[in-house]
Formats: sequence, structure tokens, C-alpha cells
Amino acid sequence: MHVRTLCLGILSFCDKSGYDIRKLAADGNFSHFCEASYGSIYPALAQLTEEDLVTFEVVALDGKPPRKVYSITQAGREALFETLQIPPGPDRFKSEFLFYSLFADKLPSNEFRKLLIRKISETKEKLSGLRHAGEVCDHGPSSFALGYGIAMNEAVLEYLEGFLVKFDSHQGDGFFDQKNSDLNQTELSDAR
Amino acid sequence: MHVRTLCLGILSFCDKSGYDIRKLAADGNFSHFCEASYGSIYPALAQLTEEDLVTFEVVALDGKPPRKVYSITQAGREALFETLQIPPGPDRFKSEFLFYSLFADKLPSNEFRKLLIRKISETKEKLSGLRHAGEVCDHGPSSFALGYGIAMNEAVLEYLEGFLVKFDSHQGDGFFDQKNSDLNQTELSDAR
DNA sequence: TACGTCATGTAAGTCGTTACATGATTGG
DNA sequence: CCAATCATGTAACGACTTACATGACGTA
Repeated sequence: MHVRTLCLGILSFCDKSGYDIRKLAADGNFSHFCEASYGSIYPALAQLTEEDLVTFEVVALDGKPPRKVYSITQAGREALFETLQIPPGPDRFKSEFLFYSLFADKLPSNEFRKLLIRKISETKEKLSGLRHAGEVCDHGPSSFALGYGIAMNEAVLEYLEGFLVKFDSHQGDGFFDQKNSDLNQTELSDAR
Repeated sequence: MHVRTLCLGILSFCDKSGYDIRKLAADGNFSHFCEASYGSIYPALAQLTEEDLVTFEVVALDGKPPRKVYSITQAGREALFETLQIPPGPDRFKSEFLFYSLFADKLPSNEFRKLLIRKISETKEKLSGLRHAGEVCDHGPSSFALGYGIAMNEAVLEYLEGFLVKFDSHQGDGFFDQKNSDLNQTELSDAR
């Protein structure tokens, strides 16, 4: 979904500044299923303001730069729910880590193990963030989305930790060498 | 990772045409962790050819259009493993479905249920594709990547099916109305 | 007959990222 | 004192997607 819609969606829950929205999308409760950076959020908010889908108020706190706090308008809500009529597109998962893993047997063996370890600790961190958010949250739909992320990351963590154990117990004889080291034509061309 | 690298990676396993690569990325064994369309693959292959990282041979089968079958060169392999020295970026998961789910209580209740049902059947399909690929595959690293996808999708399926049961057993009284319907400031601003 | 698959390719356009500019304040 | 955080914004650039062009063959 576009950053426009993301902004509108967040503002439909409560007033926020561009800075806040970016935080939510980058590290906060929305970060496990969407992304957005300043360079897309600020222009989006400017555009939404022009279209009267949002308004803002400049709020100056002492010792801090003034912030533009945005509110969604009635027209904004309508536009949002208009957008929600369109069926959602498919989920997208991209993993450079998994791509790298395809070459695990061609990399120095420590190299892949390092990646595994790093991934495991990243997943744990992500999980603890999501769990913490889940505990605090009493908004039904948000809990659902949080739970989804927790379930996914738990499964990944379990898978990776299980794999690491197997991997380490095979150290001497080269874990991946047990099986064929080359993909054949059939496997690669067989689409689902 | 860039489409260039994806092409190089696939060709490091075996010779392929642009058409084949696109299939692998769109529906095949690579589709659960990357994406690429014709519009990015063909230019990438042309560029790689210019740089002598790949070569191609035109193969004409009867009754079918001629295909350009690409092979990776030694320089190509070196470039690939050069790229693999750079630590992989973070996994990215984007879900329009989860974004939509945030407004589950503001949509006509059947609407969200429909999305759930659709998501469940999509996940089942994805899973059966991955499982089938996993059974056929005897390349260690690929099995790892496949297993990762299977673990993730199994967890999602379980979560969604469990939720559907709970959701349906609450039909009369409006599932989400039990809890607060508005997110408050704290929840939204609390980053991880 | 009309659509789907095989097969390659291009061009325009979208959308977003990265990096920079600016500047005050707080904490190690 | 330096780095990080708070806070807004712009401009250049990058990478990919969508849609189109082309055409033959098989199948419902």
C-alpha cells in the first residue's frame, strides 16, 4: 500500500507528526508489516494537506523543535475507507538472508554460521519488541496484527535454532556435503 | 538484493533463459523470498552479457519461439561471490492484509471474514507448493530456504485458522467490540 | 474463435530511498 | 565535546513495475 494510505490509516487512530509516523513505520507497531522513510512521508503529508484529507497544527514544546501535528479530516476518513474497498494485494516477503543461504555450501563454513547466529539474535529482538507491544495493546485489530507477527517470528526462530543445532553437530564432515551440491534442471524449473 | 544478483545466483546453479528466471522468481522455488518481472530481468541479463558475466546461446525448439539460454562465466561466479561478501540486508515483510486488518472493526463484519478466508486459502496453496518443492529437492541449502518458508507459512496458517474459530464463535456480539476500539497515544508512540 | 502459454524485449512512469541541509538540545 | 535525538524538509537518483509490441502454436 502507498505511504499516503499508511499515513491516513495511522492518523485515523490518532493525531501524529510526520516524525512520529516514520517511527511507527520504522521501529514501532507497524514496522513488522510496512515501511516508510522521511523522504516519502513528508511529501505524502504535504499532498494530503493540499487535498484537505488531513490538517495540521504547529505545536511548539520548549527546548524542542516545533512539530506539525496532523489530524485526519472527514474527507480523509472517507478516502481511507474508499481505499479499503479495493481488495488488498498479496503479502510480500523478501529475504536477502535466504538468498545468501542458497550458497551456504560454497561460502567458508564459518561465514554461514555467523549469518545464522546474527539472524537468530535479530529475530529474538524483533520478537521481544512485538511481545512487549502485544502485552500493552488492548485494541483488538492491532492485537491481531501483532499476534500474526509474533507467530511468524516464533516459527522462524524455532526453525533457525533447530537448524543451528543440527548444523553444529555435523561440523566435522561438512553439513551440506551430505546431499547433492548442485541443483538440477528439473528442481529449478518445477514451478509449484 | 538486485535483480542482477538474483540472475547471477540462479545461473550459478544451471543455465536458464530469461523466461525461466522470471518463472522461478514469480512462482517457483525462489518466489517465497524474492520477486522479479520481465521488465527487470531482460535488461539485467543484457547488462550482465555486456559485462561478460554471462553468455548466451540461442536455442530453437520446433514449434516454439527461440530462447536465449544464459550461462554464467567464471567472471560471473567471481562477481557473485564478491557480492556475497557484503552482509545481507534485513528481511522485508510487507502485508497489505495486516494493514487492512487494523480496520477490521470499522468494516462490515463479513468483509474482514472474507479477507481471512481468502488469506487462509492462499496460505494453504503457498504451503502445498513449498512442501512439494521440499519433497523433490535434495540440494541442502535450497531445502533450508524451503523449510524456512514452510515453517513461516505453517505458523501463519495455524494462527489464522485459530483466529477464525474464535472470530466465528463470537459472531453475535461483535468480536472486536469487546475491547477498546481506539488506539491511544501511548500504544501508538511506544516503539518496540 | 479466442484465450493461454511460450518467448523476448522496450519505454514510460511510479514510487520510494539516500543523502543532504538546518539547527537546537540533551546525555555520556 | 561529540554523538544522538528531535524535527522538518528537498532533490537527485535508482530500481522496478506496468503496459505495450510482436508472433507462433496449442487447446477449449
